[in-house]
Amino acid sequence: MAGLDEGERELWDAWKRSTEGVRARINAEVAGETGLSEADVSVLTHVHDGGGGALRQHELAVAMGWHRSRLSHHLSRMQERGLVTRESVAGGVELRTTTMGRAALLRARPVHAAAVRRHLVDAVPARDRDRLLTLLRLLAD
Amino acid sequence: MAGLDEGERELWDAWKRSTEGVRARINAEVAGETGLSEADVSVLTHVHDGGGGALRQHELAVAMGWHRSRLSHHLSRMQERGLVTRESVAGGVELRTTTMGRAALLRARPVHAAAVRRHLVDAVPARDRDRLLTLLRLLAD
DNA sequence: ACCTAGCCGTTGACACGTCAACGAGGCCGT
DNA sequence: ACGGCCTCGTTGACGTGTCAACGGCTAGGT
Repeated sequence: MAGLDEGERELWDAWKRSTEGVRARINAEVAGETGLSEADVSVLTHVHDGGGGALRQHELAVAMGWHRSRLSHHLSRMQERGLVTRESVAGGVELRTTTMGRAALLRARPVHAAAVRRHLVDAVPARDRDRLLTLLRLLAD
Repeated sequence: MAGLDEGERELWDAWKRSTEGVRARINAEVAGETGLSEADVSVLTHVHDGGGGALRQHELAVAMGWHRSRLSHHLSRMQERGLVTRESVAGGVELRTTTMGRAALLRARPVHAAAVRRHLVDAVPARDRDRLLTLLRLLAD
């Protein structure tokens, strides 16, 4: 078959628009008010909340579903800005947040939560949330 | 409130994983087999199928929900590769596909359709598709 | 005619993501 | 000890996305 039929095209279109839109809106809101990207917040949260203050880079990559090189690049930028430290230990690299990183995270958390609520959670009717969650998990594989 | 509660976090997590995953899988499949990105296919489809062969850049930006500069950058790269032409006319720029662009699109269409089906459409149970479409349109605003 | 305002598109700087190549260690079989 | 292999991480090149600043053009008001 050559192309998508009408129903398939509609779903694909709505998928692209909503995923791009939600991502862009949340990112713009968080970045504008805190100077951290959504990815920064996610990384800081994992490193800070997990592993008793330290976290292996590999663990973080798995937890976030990121490729090694993506995480490496991102951590380099965050390290440059003084948000995290990297210390190489036996069999890996151990991550810690800096004082500055923790301060930034504390400032960012409420902004991030508000943005996620406004642009995702509250935009979905309460009685559809479970079903949506199930479908999203299916799609995540 | 400081952070997201459990249910909110789950939804946000599943949203991020599924949107990133689906996008990445479809893109990798299309790019690997055709040399075009998903965005390339989308642009070529709009320009080729719409407007009788020519399309104003602004129209395309609106149709795709893209910002001007994003489209401008992307079209520069596509023009560089010989996929489209730009001709400035009164009050805008008119886009056309090149012979090469049309050939690439014809090759890519079935691959793109198959990827979208495999990674999105067919991964959603048939009886949930309408509800998902409705929710996605809500989120797209 | 002039000025202002708005729309359309481009550009440059920079953040982000992906891929493929590389390198450092650890581990295992011989 | 050696060689091969795997895992973990880095790097460079390149494509992509965003933001802010700019230039050209058009339309309206005076």
